[in-house]
Amino acid sequence: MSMKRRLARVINQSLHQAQVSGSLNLTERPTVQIEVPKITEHGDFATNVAMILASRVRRPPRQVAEIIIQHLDAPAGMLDRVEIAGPGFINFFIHDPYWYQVLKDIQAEGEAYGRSDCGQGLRVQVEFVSANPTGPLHIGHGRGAAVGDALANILAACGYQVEREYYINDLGTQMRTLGLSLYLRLRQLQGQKVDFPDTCYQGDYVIDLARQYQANHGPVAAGEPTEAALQAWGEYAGAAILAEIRQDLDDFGVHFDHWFSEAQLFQNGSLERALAFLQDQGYLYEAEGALWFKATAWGDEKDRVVRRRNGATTYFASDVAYHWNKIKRGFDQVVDIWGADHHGYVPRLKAAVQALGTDKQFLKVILVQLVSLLRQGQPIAMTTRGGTFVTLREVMDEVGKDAARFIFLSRRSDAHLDFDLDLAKQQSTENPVYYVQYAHARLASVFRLAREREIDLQGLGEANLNRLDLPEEIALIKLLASYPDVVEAAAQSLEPHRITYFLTDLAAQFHSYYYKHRFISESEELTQARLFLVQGIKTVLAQGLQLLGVEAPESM
RNA sequence: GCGCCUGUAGCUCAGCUGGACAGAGCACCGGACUUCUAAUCCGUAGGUCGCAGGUUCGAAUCCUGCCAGGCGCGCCA
Repeated sequence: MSMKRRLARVINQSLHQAQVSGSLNLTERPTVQIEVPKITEHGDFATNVAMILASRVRRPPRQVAEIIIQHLDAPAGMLDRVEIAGPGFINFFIHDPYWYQVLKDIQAEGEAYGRSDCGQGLRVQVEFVSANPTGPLHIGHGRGAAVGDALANILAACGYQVEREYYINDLGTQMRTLGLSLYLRLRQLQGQKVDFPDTCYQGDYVIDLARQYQANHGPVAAGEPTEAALQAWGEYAGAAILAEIRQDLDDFGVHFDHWFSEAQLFQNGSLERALAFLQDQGYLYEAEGALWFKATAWGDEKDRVVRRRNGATTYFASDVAYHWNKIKRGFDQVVDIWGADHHGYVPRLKAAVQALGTDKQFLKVILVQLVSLLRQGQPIAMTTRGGTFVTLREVMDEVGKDAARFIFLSRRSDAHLDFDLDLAKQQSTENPVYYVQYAHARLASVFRLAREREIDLQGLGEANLNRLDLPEEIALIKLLASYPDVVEAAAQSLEPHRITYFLTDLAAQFHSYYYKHRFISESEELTQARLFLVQGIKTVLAQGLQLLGVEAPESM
């Protein structure tokens, strides 16, 4: 349990005691908020609970604080002192030696340090990437992949049952268009002059596919292709592209539990059943020859068509059926990760899941903003239509999986991201991924030397930890202590970038400490104590990097 | 026209779901390797938190209105 959670427990008990003894007349207990003050003079932790309570019990905040302090019953040795400050903050100073407990926790828990059960086994599905199989993954998909995968890792670390899913849009006009694109490229390969319209997929990968197709199946017949033939070419190309996508994601370290096919929704009739369900509930109506969903009933700005005048269902109808399927699979929570250009789609889908009988909170949508690719500080123009986009594969090849993932996770999802290819390749100060990895590699190196010197690493827990009395040592231990809270906060807010920032901070404090002090020294006692501390740092660095899907190298 | 996101140091961005004098990294300038990896470290400087109101004991954070940039607004997917 983190120090913060321990303290929260103590404060809650105090409130309970004050309530029982009649010192505070409370009908209900507030949730205790504990924060780490920016200024060390304000203690290790502070709570504003007295100020929150003041108005409810109609007493001055400082007086309420006084009562809470009187009822505190902390474990022996935990609290150095407690102060009332400012308008009514209660500041807690943890006794320095009590922090050492954290290092023992890390040793005992190892890789599991930072994990918790706050998710209580709730089933969460994270659906991400879900790129249409009409072209290779580009850099924007890469960001979605990094965010989704890290988020899934973080949720799993917090005790959620997590499933990763990729939704394949393998139906509709786009697959036909893909088939047509392939067909036209085949004709061109065979030396015929045919127009290649703007509406077709322009990328060179279609030409590559055409070559492969021709090699395997020979030339195509001349003349107007049938609809069935176009569909078949579309399926052929789609399957080939999807295989590429899977390979790219695999190499990017992203592995899905399920690949969900949109076509399946048609084949097994669940799309029609979903519409029938909404119909029964009275949420559909006919107008202008089409079938509409009453999205406005849940706050969307207009109602949405689910079946067109020509009888074909819309993409939205598929998504309704897909999310009905998610509901029926029994997830407690569903997280969809989309490109921010789809944000206008959120209200209608939120409306749909409510119409399907769930709470608004059931579906959470994370919008990932666009990535601007830079080279030497200059933006690279990218258009999917024109086929001049930079693929995830190219980025991986050029800067490596680790640098790419780390950079994708170095911003809030809803903020635009500038991705400078040259910077990402640079093995220097400016590149944050190496900064963190280097800290880990340095530590690995320290332990290699320790083993060479035959220092007993098994018994580090028995070291005299009182030797860790430097301010930077205490500060490092406090930072390690906050790690479980950071992971939990990242899970709760669905913000993986918090881990990135934590790791950068930890690496910075470590590098500074490393430069100033030697860990392996003449004093056996001091060596043991310091190695125990830095072993904790190494464990947490490795664990945090693992959540991000970035390697923790033993040497660099 | 309507909606969503963004606006914090010269640049790129954090800011712990409302807390107590606004943080970091680059860049600039000046320093540190015979000792566990210099892909590192140390130091100086730099801000009307877009603007104006409001709520609150307390606002970068919440509300309203403006301004600027990005993205959407199809019986496309």
